Amino acid sequence: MSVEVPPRAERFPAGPAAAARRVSGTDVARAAGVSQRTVSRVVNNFPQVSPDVRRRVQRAIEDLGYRPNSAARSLLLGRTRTIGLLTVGSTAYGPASLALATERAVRAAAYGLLVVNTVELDAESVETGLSALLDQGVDAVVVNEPTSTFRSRRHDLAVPVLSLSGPLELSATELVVASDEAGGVAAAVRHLLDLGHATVHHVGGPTEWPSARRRAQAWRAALEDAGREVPPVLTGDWSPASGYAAGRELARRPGVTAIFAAGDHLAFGVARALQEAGRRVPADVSLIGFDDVPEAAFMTRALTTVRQDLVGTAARGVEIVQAIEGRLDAGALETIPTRLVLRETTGPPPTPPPVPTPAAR
Amino acid sequence: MSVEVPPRAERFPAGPAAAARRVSGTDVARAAGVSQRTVSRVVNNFPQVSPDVRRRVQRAIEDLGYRPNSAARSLLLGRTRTIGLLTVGSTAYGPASLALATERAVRAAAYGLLVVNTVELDAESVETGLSALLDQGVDAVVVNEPTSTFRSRRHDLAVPVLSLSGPLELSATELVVASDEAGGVAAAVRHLLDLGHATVHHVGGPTEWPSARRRAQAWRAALEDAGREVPPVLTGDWSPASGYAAGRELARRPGVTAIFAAGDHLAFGVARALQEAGRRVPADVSLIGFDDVPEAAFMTRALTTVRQDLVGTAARGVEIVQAIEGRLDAGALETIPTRLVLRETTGPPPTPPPVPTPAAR
DNA sequence: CTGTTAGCGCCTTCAC
DNA sequence: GTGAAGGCGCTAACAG
Repeated sequence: MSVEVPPRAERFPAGPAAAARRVSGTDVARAAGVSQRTVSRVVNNFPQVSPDVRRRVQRAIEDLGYRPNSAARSLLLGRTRTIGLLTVGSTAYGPASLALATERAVRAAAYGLLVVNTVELDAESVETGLSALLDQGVDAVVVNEPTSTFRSRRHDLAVPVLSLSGPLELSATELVVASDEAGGVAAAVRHLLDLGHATVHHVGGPTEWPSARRRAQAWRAALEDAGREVPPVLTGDWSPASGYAAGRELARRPGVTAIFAAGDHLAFGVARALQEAGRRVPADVSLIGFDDVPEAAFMTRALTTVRQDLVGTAARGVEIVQAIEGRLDAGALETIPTRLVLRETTGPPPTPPPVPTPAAR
Repeated sequence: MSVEVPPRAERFPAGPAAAARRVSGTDVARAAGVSQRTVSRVVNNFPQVSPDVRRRVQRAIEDLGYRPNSAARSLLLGRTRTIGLLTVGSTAYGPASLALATERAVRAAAYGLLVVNTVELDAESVETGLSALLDQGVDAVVVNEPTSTFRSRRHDLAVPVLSLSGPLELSATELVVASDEAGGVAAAVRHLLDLGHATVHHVGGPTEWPSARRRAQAWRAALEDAGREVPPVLTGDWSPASGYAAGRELARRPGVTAIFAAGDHLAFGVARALQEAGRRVPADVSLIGFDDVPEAAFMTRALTTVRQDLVGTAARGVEIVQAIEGRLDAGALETIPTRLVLRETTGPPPTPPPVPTPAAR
């Protein structure tokens, strides 16, 4: 015996007890005594509809609970009014905030947002995720962090791709709207040098993260520009715990008077390690973070940090995606300013430079 | 002069220089010398296709970069293979983790996830967001936190609604898969009472949040069950800063020997306030949090807390949504166990009870 | 095993 | 100002 598939009429039985078939524009038209086309005109706010008919139709729409079928519309129009977000699967403040801001911007533009989180920056999950987005027919793709492994295949994508975290290096016609991380980092480093510090040490994020690499790169460039020594980088995984480990290491080294951490959470850990080692912030060591997370102002000493305008970044990015209307020849590279927020963790270096004492608490 | 809309032929010009129209199944069929239906069979892995034809078609698909049009498929099938997530627009650990877990579960089931973030728990944005999701034609809606204001209108929705954070109280046929917060809280309170504490104080989350109300409710019930005094609740906004404020208040009161905070970040703030007031944790005051955020184990004294299985919750929820296949008569109410994670912030109360001294550091 | 026909619900062109 | 046909790309049914 073969498997019997019930005929369509049986699976979608008509009649009172039927599983409610979704109401269509034709149903509304029938109820209002007009053509389906007129319903469409009302739904899309076309002017050439008499007020009376419009009311009648709107009434019927209300009564029947009609919602236009987006699939049918997409099929006809060739656009889904949907944007895909490919972001890193992390609850870290930066990516999470940017995802939130992207959702708001996208929805303000009356688009839907399909989200795909990658498993960290794993190449395969980036490819798979991008593919899933394209399969769903998104009109554009917004990429946040997952760019490092992104160039593994040729991507002659049929939709515009916007990167919110830096160049993708995929093609000449790419859309990039990103925070001026380099500018913020440079301001931080210069601020410390201006205070009289001989150099600035760096606690970086994981090197797989493009943002971590960019911040480290900018820090290095700022020091070299000033002709200062570039000390070796310690890297963590963005967590306070890893910052703490790096902080203990730095506390052990003599002559460390200024530290720039690639993320505020790293900075928290560094601060704690310094404190435990008896190095006062900022009297003995100055410290600057990055991100301006909400807690940053509530540290024992409020953290000096670099603030990004993530909301502005996402908004501008989505604006551009809208403006180009799917054209693939339009390139863009915009930078959203960042700001050094001066608080309580920076000051001039101690004179004479502190002698490393064994945990002088 | 009226606005001239170029005729279709002009907007989608044919010919070599044309803006590439998306390749359809028919194009593939032509290239492979088969019917369009056969292409469909290959794409959907139907068995009744000869290996030779299958290869030829797959080759053509590859060459042309064909992707099936999801809108056309959705239109025909009446399902979009898309699930909507209505979640609270917050970077707090709980909602963010659950959103992440939901995305993974949904995508593992080969669905897409449309995300809408509400502006906190504002009634209007909840309604608007839900509406946006339905307009996009999602097959089901997953609701995380935004339930408190959710019953403002009648919601005879045409799609199943799954709540991951507790009953929605919308209808008799609702799907709820949620962490056993009550069980976890009860375990925490009992643990403290078993250690000999007379009662347990509570620092709660914002009362608009259903999860905050449930945790406070469970704490109260546990105390009443044990016949203990129920002290007044202090509430915060989940932040360490608000926990700190509550902690200072509690440190001032004599006889406070045990505190349960509705979130780990609140607990961090409480811990800091206690420390500054010279109340040792756990020697003078025991402290339990909720969530088990990654940093919890890295506090000066590792935090005892209640861990939720958010990944399991989301996975089970999505599984159920899949299983009911869009039927609206299927109710469900499942509970995912939580676990009290004992670490270093709980112990017996001091004997004799500590006299409040002015900051005895 | 493969091709033909039909229609999902909507919006565009053309008639009235 | 409104209605009637047509087709977007796909899959169910049936034919061959």
